[in-house]
Amino acid sequence: MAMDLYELLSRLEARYEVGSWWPSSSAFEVMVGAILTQQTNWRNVERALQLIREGPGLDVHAIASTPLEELEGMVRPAGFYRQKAARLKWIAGYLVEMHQGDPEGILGKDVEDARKELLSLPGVGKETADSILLFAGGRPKFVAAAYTSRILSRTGVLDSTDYDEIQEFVESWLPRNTAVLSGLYARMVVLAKEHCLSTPRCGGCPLSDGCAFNRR
DNA sequence: ACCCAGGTGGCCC
DNA sequence: GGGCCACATGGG
Repeated sequence: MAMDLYELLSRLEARYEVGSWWPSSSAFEVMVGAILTQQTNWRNVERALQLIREGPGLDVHAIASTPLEELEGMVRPAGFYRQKAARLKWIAGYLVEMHQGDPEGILGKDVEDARKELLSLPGVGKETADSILLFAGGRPKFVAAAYTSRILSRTGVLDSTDYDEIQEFVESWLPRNTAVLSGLYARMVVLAKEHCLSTPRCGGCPLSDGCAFNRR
């Protein structure tokens, strides 16, 4: 019953077409989206992003100089709006002060240095840092999100909820290639949204014969 | 009236 | 180092 990682990847690739994935046009926009989407549906993130676009714009200097209360109003639909707004403003200010407002000042560094610097920012944990490295920096990092952990364990590929363990497992078995790792992550999110895998309580979906995903 | 969403940080032992 | 908890809006 249990499949391995290669089998899972090939089934996902056969089922879903995913191009370059994260819906954004700039590195800073990826960073903003990565913060806003924490524990939040992307639909709500889009609402907040749109309010920011209509206001100061998704621009480092603009965000850095937007009054906090104003930013909170735009972030509100994405939830946790007080902390998210404060963190976004802090990060924008940091980029202005330390890197002339250019995210490349971080992303252009050696991967591990860039990761450490991202992790030092408020509101940036492992998953957010790796999302930014992968989708804004084009670095071959696997993002071990809640969805990926669920899918890996329910398909019998890897039973773990430990971030580092999941990431190391995937990165050690697959080529360290940005397109492969971003494609896998993106397809897992699409799968999760389509199936009961998106809920923590669903049991047998990927393991049952009736599950669409299991039927090739 | 629940439960859930592409987590993080702070506090406790 | 692990186990809780607050953070908050919008949808099913």
